[in-house]
Amino acid sequence: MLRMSRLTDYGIVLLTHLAAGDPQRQHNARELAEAAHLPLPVVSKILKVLTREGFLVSSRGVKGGYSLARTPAEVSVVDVIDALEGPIALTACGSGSCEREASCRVRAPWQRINRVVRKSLEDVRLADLVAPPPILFLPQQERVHVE
Amino acid sequence: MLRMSRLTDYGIVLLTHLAAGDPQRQHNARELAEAAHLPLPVVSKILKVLTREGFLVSSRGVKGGYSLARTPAEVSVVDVIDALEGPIALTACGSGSCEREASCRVRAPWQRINRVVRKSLEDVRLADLVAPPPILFLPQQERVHVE
DNA sequence: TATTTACCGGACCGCAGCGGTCCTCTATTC
DNA sequence: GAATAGAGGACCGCTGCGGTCCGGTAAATA
Repeated sequence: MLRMSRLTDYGIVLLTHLAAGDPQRQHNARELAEAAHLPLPVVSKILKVLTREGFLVSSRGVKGGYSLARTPAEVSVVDVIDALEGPIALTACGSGSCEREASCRVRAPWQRINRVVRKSLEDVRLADLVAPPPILFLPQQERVHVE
Repeated sequence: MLRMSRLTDYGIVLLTHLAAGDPQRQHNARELAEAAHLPLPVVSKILKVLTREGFLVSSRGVKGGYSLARTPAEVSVVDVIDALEGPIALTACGSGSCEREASCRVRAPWQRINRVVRKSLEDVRLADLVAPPPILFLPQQERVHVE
């Protein structure tokens, strides 16, 4: 259905991994790459972005590595997606001036869709992703509905 | 944030247009293309897909054209997205056998995200998009910037 | 029956952008 | 100062998306 770049996908995977054990602990790129079964350069690239965007704190040097900047409960997946995917909304509509004035009756609808999706994802935190808590019983979804 | 192909975007636009006036009425490709300010071949292509997928009924010949196959209230945007975008989930994860077994602790989380988004969009019907309902009190400026 | 209009199906294509690699520089530890 | 690990950015092949075009068929009109 909707699409998301593979990099973003990986980003979530990595963050989930970071959040899984002791959130304080440092993990270096190599370790994470192995854990995720992904090529090191790719992982490295993503970690750099996540650091720049404030999700991770990094330390250089021999015992360097990455650790979460915030607690898993504080991090919403929307933020992660925004950071890795760029602030591109579902439709490019809005990036600058839109010429197709007439057709932009649909702009409002799109905003609405965007908001619905956004809102529903805001409620999903990193902490929700780490545990395999059989959600089946917690009706998480009820939080999400069209306003 | 999340992405959607431009074709899908156009598709929603076109359907919205179809749903706007008298849902019974027939519109031909040329007319819709002009209304949406989009090139005819593109519009034509999308309409064909939407027809094949059962959202529209078409009639050929001189007075031919397209009209909605269902009422705007019956059509969920998820369905439209699925049809135009393909059933590709947020992550390719799940399409067949996944080798990265170890890293697939994250599969469940992703499924969850997918479900949340999906569910939230299921509630948004075509009918919700045609009307400029409550929310739009803001001046044109706020329109975009979903940031 | 001829002509015109409009949809149908599919082939085709340029090109942006994505995933992925590599290399140099800087910081930290021991 | 030697080894390790992150920072930053250049580079690049290739897929797939947006877009175009064309030959075919069905309906309407006269």
